[in-house]
Amino acid sequence: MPAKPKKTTIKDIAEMAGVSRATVSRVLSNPSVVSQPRQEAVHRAIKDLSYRPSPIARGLTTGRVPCLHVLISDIRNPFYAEMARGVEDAARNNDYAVVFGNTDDSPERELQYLAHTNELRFAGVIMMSAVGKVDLKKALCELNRPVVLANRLVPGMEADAVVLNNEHGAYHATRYLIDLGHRRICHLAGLRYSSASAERKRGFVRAVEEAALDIPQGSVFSGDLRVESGETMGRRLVKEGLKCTAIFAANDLMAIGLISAFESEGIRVPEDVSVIGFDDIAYAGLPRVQLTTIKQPSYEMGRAALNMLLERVRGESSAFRMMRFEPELVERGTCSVPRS
Amino acid sequence: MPAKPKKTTIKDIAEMAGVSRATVSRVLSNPSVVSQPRQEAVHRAIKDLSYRPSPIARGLTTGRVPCLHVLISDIRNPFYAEMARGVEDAARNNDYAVVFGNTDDSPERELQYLAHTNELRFAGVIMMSAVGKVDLKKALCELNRPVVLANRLVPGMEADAVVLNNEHGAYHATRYLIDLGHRRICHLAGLRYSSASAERKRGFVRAVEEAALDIPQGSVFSGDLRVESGETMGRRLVKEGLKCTAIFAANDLMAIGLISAFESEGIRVPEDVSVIGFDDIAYAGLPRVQLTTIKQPSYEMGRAALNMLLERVRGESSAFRMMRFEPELVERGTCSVPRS
DNA sequence: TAGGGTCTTGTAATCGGTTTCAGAAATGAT
DNA sequence: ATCATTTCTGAAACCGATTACAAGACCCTA
Repeated sequence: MPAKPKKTTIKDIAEMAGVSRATVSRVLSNPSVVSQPRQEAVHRAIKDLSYRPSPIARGLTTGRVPCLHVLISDIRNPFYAEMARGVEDAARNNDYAVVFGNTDDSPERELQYLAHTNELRFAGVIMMSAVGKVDLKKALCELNRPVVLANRLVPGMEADAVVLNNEHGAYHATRYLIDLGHRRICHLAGLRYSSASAERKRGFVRAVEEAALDIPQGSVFSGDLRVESGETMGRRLVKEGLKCTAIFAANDLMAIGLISAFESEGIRVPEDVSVIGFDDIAYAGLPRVQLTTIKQPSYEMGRAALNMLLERVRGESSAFRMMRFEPELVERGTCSVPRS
Repeated sequence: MPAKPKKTTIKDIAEMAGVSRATVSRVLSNPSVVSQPRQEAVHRAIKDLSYRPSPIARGLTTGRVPCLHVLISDIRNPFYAEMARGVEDAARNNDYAVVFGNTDDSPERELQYLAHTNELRFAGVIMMSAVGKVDLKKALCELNRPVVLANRLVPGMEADAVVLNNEHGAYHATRYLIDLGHRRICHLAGLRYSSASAERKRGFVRAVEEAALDIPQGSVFSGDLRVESGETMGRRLVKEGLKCTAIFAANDLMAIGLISAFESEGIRVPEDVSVIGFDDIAYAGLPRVQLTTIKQPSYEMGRAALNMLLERVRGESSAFRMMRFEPELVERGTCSVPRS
């Protein structure tokens, strides 16, 4: 039993098949230029020695290793966990490894990760947590690697993208509240620099204006998409006398925070105030929670983003494509007709 | 503007500093053998050209790239998401990238991932989802790379490990139910081949025997740690007439599934039956859920596992260490004194 | 002063592949 | 039979580092 099992290399294959290393390499990457008999000899040797080429050695010359970088806000947000799972499943089926980075929506961290992408020669990037500050677009372009924007877009940047029709989703959500009879509606928006949050706000505004609702100053305010900021805002609203009868939160986590704050202040949902979220995370469907929300096909979007990225990585170049999924209203138990 | 920005390499540094490439390499990895003046010259050149050595090229000779493999069951389980986050934060602070793999507790998938670990020359592995079937131990040893077992152990395998005192946790949980006055208690156990699940079952049995409770056949049954299996089991229990007054579930997800099934069958928790879980995932603390459970310091355990792994990777070899965290009972709203 | 260590350093081999280039062999046209 | 193509193939350079080895410089001892 040798201390070092000595992996079999391209040299071993070349010797066994009686050809040069170059020919072995060609059989693997560009078979059409190699004659039939040699191809067969090489394949036989590969099978006999159960050879697998080293991705690292290959990466040294080609400049890319079979790893993909996926940047998300926080894996603890079930929405991202679901997308991440979609990505990983698809990647595994294609023999790619995936490296996750949690940005916490910090632009500095985004750049830090992208530097790693380059250094480690990852084959491509799925950017899910873009906060569109100035440098990001530049950094993404300078990568010289395939990029897919998912979930959020980068203003002014041409690239492959997989997104939800956020404007529609938000419009539906708001429209739903209006149809229930609500007239005074608030919106707890998301991050100022997230395209998804911006679109949702736009959808809200459109629905509200279309219905000619009187929306006083201060009816739209923003959080950071986490439970805590929902709680903070909820408490603030209560302190100020809760002048609205319904709230549309830009995501489920904040919706949950709102409900939590309301109920701890003795305000019942939906009896006293209706709350609708966005995302439809797994938690929203639990019997005790029953959060009414707008559903995104998160898992599917993750898969789609990965497949789109792989097409680029494999060099099937063409015009940039944008895939836009449609959201869906899920009626559950946190919305009802207004009280008075 | 050149099409290829041409990364600066060790050769550039060597030329600028007027030394050989070997010397540059030494300054970076083993400075003590290089004379002062040359060290300074090299460092100046590195700074001037803002040089960063290529991890891939380095990986080709050293056999390891600065990436760590982390194998979990499913990132959508908030318990794993929390650990994963702990791991990633610590890794980032040490300039390591982390590759996640979802095993779904499948032994085949475990082996498949470990093959990747080897091929891609990852520096080490954190194994969180070990299901101790025969081949795993062998595969882990043959990796010839540092391994940290986290969350679950592999029977008969000596290795660094970060685990919870599951037996204690389960004992506390069961004891808590007994102290509330429960006499007929069931246990929804986890995976047959997970050491964590086995320990929890043992803790349950110990508490029950210590209290000399009469636990009829069929009071212990197992699920797969997912919500659905909690639901299935819950429905089955109800169908069979629910002979117990309290249930200890091996994890929160199954506890939630149980509650969900019970409430949809008109059985109230905790009025009709008490339920206690394990993990204290983020969901558990939310106002509408208020699941009584046993808390694990998941994030901290993730950090600890990563730090332990890095010590090995950096070659600080020594005896294998086992870090054991203590769980903690979190009393919330799903347990009460028995009815009758 | 010859011989033996200790420090430093550069040369060259190596890691495991890809790719350029030029030559050999096979094919076709005249 | 001759020359021009086309098709295959191997030698060698290269990717960007690490490291074994040998040799030069310097110091010390006998």
